Amino acid sequence: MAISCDRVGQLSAHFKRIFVLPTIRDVAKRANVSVSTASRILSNSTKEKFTDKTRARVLQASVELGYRPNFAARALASGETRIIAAIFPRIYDTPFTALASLQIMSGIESYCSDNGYHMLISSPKITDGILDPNFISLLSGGYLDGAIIDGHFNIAPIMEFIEHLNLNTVIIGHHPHTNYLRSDNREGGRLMMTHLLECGHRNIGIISVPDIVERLRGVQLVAEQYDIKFETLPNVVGNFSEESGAIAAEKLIDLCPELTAIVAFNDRMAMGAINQLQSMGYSVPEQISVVGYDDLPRSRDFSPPLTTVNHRLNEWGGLAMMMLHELIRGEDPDPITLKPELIIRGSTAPLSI
Amino acid sequence: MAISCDRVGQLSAHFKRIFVLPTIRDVAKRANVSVSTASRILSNSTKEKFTDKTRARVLQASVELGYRPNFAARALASGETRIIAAIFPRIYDTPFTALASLQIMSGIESYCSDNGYHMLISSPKITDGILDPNFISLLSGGYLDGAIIDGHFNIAPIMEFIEHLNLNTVIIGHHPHTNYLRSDNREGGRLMMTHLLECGHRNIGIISVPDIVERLRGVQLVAEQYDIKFETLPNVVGNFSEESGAIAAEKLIDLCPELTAIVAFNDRMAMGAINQLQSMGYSVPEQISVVGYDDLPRSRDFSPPLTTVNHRLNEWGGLAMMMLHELIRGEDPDPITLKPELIIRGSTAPLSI
DNA sequence: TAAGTTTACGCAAACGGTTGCGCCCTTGAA
DNA sequence: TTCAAGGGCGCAACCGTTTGCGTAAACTTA
Repeated sequence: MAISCDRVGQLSAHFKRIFVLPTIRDVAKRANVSVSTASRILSNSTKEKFTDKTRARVLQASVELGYRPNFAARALASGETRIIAAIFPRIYDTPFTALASLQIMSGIESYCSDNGYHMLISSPKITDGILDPNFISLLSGGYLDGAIIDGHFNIAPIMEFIEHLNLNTVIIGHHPHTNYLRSDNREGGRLMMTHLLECGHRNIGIISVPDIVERLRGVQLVAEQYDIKFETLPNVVGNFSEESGAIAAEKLIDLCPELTAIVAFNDRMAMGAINQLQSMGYSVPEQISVVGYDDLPRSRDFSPPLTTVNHRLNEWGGLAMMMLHELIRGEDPDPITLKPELIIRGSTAPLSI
Repeated sequence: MAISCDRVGQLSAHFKRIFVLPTIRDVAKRANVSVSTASRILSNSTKEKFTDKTRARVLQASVELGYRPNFAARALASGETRIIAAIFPRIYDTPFTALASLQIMSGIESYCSDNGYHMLISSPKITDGILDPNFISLLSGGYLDGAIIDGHFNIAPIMEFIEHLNLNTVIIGHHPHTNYLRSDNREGGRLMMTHLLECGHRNIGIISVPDIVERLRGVQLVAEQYDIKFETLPNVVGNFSEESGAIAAEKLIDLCPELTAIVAFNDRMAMGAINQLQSMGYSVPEQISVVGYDDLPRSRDFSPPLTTVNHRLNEWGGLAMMMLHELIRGEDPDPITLKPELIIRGSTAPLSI
């Protein structure tokens, strides 16, 4: 690797750098052109007009010196960092255990890596509506070309802050913001409930969560279509975790012993519920049907395989990042609403009389 | 939010910014001090000596204007970005499905967020030993204060590149590099094998993986201690996934029908193996004991609960980042080797007879 | 051949911070 | 009263790019 560099300059802050990296000035000098020419050839490769000879000289010099553009300098001068942030507010626990978040991350990462972006992950704590300072400095430091926010929880404090910021933003989930990608949760709720009702179930318990109101609304609408008073259905609020699903299942049985089916608002709670039911001696789906939501990879191999709603989680990240990319390029993408799909497996069955 | 700014300057590249953010020059002007004074007060808050009055004036001006230091400028001038990269080479699949990687990320994120760092996640593809260009520019762009590399796979191409780079680096796993954090895999292998042998098992199958040789070595050493010819033990190589565990289990039974125990090199393969065994009519642990490795959160709730080795995965990320932090500060941290621990649960039992 | 038009490139001003160094003023001791 | 010490602050260079604009040379056209 080349170390040639004609200017060493003030090393004070950089003294740790043993190898002084070549700058664009070194490249320009070696190619006998000006810095601006070198810059234009090295970055706007096609647009600008230069002799093939000049172009070749610069390119060669760059290779010989092992030149790598300095990111910070480029960011400062151009205002572009090619870094985006994926923001997963830390509400109940670290997002790194929630497989839904992970699928989103994976999609974002993949798009980024294919399009020359880098993904920074931030998981800010929000305590009493106050954002942590590290997070604030990240967002307002001009560091980011854009941000994707997982808006499945209450992100009001974040949004309020971001609106002052003129930062390209895509929200995943429901939020009164022009750039969003979401799944039709009401339709999802409808699918779950319709399936159970069509199976003949009428005593149906609900394990819901506080933040996803539309899914509940879907359940309600279908129930009323079947002339069931929604308020009479036992409804226990969980917190997305398996544990809470288990606890909720026990409560539901307690509230309504003649229960024959459970609607769980995610797969994790559904699995917790099923485990709990089984350990209480109930068999699933023979005695009690359970339907989940998310279609996690695990759900297929669960015992019994989970009937669930697939809302194409694996596509969210990529699509959101694609939207953000359009936004950054100054385009005006349409919001996206994905339709969920019911996946019928082994955890639900027709009501046996 | 304050928009006051006395210098608008060349907006060409920045024209998208509707709100022009205040710079340190604006703060200095409003506080009636020089830019250098403002800078020193705003960043090196304690070290430099200033009158309380001056300090207060600057701080107040900064608040009134809503000043946020520009990250790129700071990075360019100081050489520090406070961004580190967590690198998870993409070998078999995206790292976002491997819970082990996730626990590491989570630990890193947590330490970063507590110490004013930001975590960038990169998952470079390595095809035929060639790194992708986006990854190269990330590493060599001077944008990173350091990197943590998941070294559980073959990271030779990455390391070769990094060594030219003078980038602070911590490796998680085994690699001939001075700054590493690893788990004592040989000891872990010993623990698994010893447990099964002490349970009386002698016909033991192995589901191993290509990259973790020390764990296999541990198994071998214990076997030989018990006068078992290691080469006679059936050994199928998996790829970390549940599927591969299932396939391997079937092969093992095929190779050695009188098998009574299986050593699986991670929990996912162990679970795959158990599911497969059960669906083949074997009961675990009554007929066949299975021991895993990793102690994933799921493993406790698996049926049967997995006997496994806990190598404190949840601490790796935090510890690695702590090492990296010391490195960045110019200190010289000692490498860390963690001792694993056997967790006996329900998937193993004494040999019945 | 003079005047206008391109082409191919260079000059220098940003971008927004950090930091080495030097100057002035106050203070305390001789 | 004088001088050295040091506290408090400002000057200006510098970090490595990008980019608006200017200009000389080459190429048209009349």
